[in-house]
Amino acid sequence: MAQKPSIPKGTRDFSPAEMVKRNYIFDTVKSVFQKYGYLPIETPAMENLSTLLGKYGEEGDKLLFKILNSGDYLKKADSALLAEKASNKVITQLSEKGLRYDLTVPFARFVVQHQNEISFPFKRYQIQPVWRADRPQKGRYREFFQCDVDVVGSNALLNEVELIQIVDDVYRLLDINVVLKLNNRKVLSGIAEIIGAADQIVDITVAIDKLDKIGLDKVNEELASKGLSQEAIDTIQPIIMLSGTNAEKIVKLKEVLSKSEIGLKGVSELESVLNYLDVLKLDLEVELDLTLARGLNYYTGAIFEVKAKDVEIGSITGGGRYDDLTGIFGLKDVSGVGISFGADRIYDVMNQLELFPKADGAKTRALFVNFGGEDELYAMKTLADVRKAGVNAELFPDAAKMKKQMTYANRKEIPFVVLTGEVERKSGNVTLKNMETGEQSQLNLDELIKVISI
RNA sequence: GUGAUUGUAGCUCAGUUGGUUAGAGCGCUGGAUUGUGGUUCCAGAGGUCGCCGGUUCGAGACCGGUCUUUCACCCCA
Repeated sequence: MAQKPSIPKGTRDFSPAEMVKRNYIFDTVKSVFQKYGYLPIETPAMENLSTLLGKYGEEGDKLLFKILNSGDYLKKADSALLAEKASNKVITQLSEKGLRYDLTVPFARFVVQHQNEISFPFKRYQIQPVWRADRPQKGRYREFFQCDVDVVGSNALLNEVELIQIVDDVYRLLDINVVLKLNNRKVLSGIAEIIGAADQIVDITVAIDKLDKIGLDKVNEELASKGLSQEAIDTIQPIIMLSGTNAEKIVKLKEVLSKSEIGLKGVSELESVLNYLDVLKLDLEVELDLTLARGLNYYTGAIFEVKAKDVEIGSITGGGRYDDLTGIFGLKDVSGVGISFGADRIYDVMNQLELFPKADGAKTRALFVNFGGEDELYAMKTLADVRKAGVNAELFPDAAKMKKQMTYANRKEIPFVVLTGEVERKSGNVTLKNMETGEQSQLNLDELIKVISI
């Protein structure tokens, strides 16, 4: 027991059955991305630590997996820092690489590095694992896949709209009921501005974001504890408690934010996006939600988040506009907007709701029983013809007992078993057994292919 | 990072106030049935009770530590 091998906390193995389901999600997402003109890229699992550090806030830095330098890494470290065990200061001397934390920052790095080969607007998607040194819990893993779509080099709000269309398409294809929550960082900045607390925008959004969980009183308490005056708190009450249709919310926001230039800009952006969406008549429910703040520091415009309606789990998709992400890497004035589908959470949702399609082309349709010798050769030849006809089929590798071979077929849920023994070989036919009904029949090759094809 | 929680056979779990050789169901292997699975019957294999240490005549059970599981907070996909 003790010697049983294991895998690191928060990581998982995926069985063949699970991979078939996961690939269904990846294939669906990919097909939608490509339909909108996005093309794939990949970046390395590890990045230079300097690329990653400082991009996700102080919390994010702690959650980065750092990779120890090769060789005698302790020798190069400052002995004074080592002695005082100053982990934070010493780490950059011990590690210069880290596992990627998301796909957006590596993408920004990619854009800057390859700026001369890229023509803008640049639309790419990226489906790869990311790693976070979080404590695992429900719907939270240390290694998980993100499916990112981003477009950079265009300020047009049409891009925001297109991403929402993609969300609509993906979740319609996957048959998951979702609600897309929409907000705009400029609106949040405007709110901070009108109450004269522009530098506390983060505190305010974090507090407002908790409305669902802790309730209005606690939010107000938290705002007060962050140093907001009672007057300021009173001013933003109507905003925190905003209700009605999206259009009604827009009207109210315009009133409240009438003295904030940036706030009005945000409202107008939201309005434009919603107007576009009206034309498209999506299935997707889009809800203007000011409590949606998102912690990531780099969003500057639209913010999206998608939640599954029928399962209690964190957001399954999230994203937004970031005006200056590439600026950190030295390329100014390239605005981008993107979203990320959380494949693992989508998997959990679909699994719980049993939304995965049953029939599957990936499975074996027929097992050829191996009788050895001449019969084995006859089976191989027939099998090759069946495969040429496009049917997934396999031959049991050993001339094992029939019972064992039948059990194998049964366990693998293979619907047909083909018997090609001495009798069949001499007649040039095969015996086909339907594993569900138990019926058997004598068929020639063409008839066989016809019956076992999907 | 904070606070809880879990760990006994491949899997799901029993195991009394500490007491002799740690159990069940399912699964697995073999046989009944040497060219027929899924049903039935019979037999069998399989455990250093997560790990390290402590208390005790005696620990799966009690204590400490550690790892692991799950969950909440934080944050997020």
